[in-house]
Amino acid sequence: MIFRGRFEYTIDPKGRVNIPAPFRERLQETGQEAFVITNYSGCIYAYPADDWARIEEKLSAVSSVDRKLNTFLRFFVGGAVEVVPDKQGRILVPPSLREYAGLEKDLVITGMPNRFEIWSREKWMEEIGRFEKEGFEDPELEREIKSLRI
Amino acid sequence: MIFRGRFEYTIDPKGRVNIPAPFRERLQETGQEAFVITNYSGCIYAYPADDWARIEEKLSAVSSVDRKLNTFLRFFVGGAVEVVPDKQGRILVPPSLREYAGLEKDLVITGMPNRFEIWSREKWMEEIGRFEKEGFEDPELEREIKSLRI
DNA sequence: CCACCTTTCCCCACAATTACCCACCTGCGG
DNA sequence: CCGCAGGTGGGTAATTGTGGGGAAAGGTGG
Repeated sequence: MIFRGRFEYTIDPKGRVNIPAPFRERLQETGQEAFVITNYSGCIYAYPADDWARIEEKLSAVSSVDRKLNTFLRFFVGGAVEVVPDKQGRILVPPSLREYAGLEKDLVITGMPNRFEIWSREKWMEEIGRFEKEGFEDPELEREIKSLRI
Repeated sequence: MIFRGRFEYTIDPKGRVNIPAPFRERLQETGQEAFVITNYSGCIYAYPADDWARIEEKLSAVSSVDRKLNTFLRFFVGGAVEVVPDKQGRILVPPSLREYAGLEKDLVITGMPNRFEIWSREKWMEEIGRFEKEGFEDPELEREIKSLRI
């Protein structure tokens, strides 16, 4: 499921974050009501619950004694929470995720091919700035983008 | 059974540790009430009792005279204790495990694909710090994560 | 075998957090 | 000018987490 668009909101003192109306509709179209959010890349990844379930299946295959991958799982699965938007369309972001993503006041929510992402406005500016400045000068990245054939 | 989420608690002077409410519910859904906890990777692994039973079956296959694997078993099986949450949802962590995992005050409990883990906050920070800082710079780990296709 | 000390179990009570309401404000279209 | 949809703020009740007391169980030494 693809999500499109960029939205700017605020997080309130209780840790509630509004989900863009189009994204909520998108979820309901598929008969779902829950998202799973987790931490990665300095922001919060949000997947429709069904899609997350498929990810979990893949993650379950990792051995309990695989040092490296378990370190990754601790972070990725440990960050994951299922959330259901309230009557106003907001979700409650747990303190650990709020802290990780540095969510304090102004947020940016951006659509992505199989999920959407919640950023603090500050980190968002950095991330985008990084691409605009360095992105075009990184030959390897340019090659990878080209190979997408778009 | 997958456990999701990261929770921060404290261990009290009696050695009692709160189990996250969602994890307790998860256990009850399967008609169980006990966990088995043991020591590994600098933290405490906690499995639903039924899942631990399956692990024990596999461990039973190890020969009594297999030096190397028996060394592992002494540690892994020797550390294992069955625990049942009290009315408030807490378990009592035996002194030996408390000492092994360095549990003194602040704890982090993290969900994992087939278990959850109890960490001292300090060790948790080290473990996660290692991933956040070096994780993305470790080509082998990056390759392994990519190969999960998530 | 008994007495004592320590640890564990089972309550109760309070504090903090979360879930679930309802109300308002603002911008846009009819 | 009104109605509606989308976004923000707050109150209250229920749930969850933390601390502590006292009884029961277990272990140790005389």
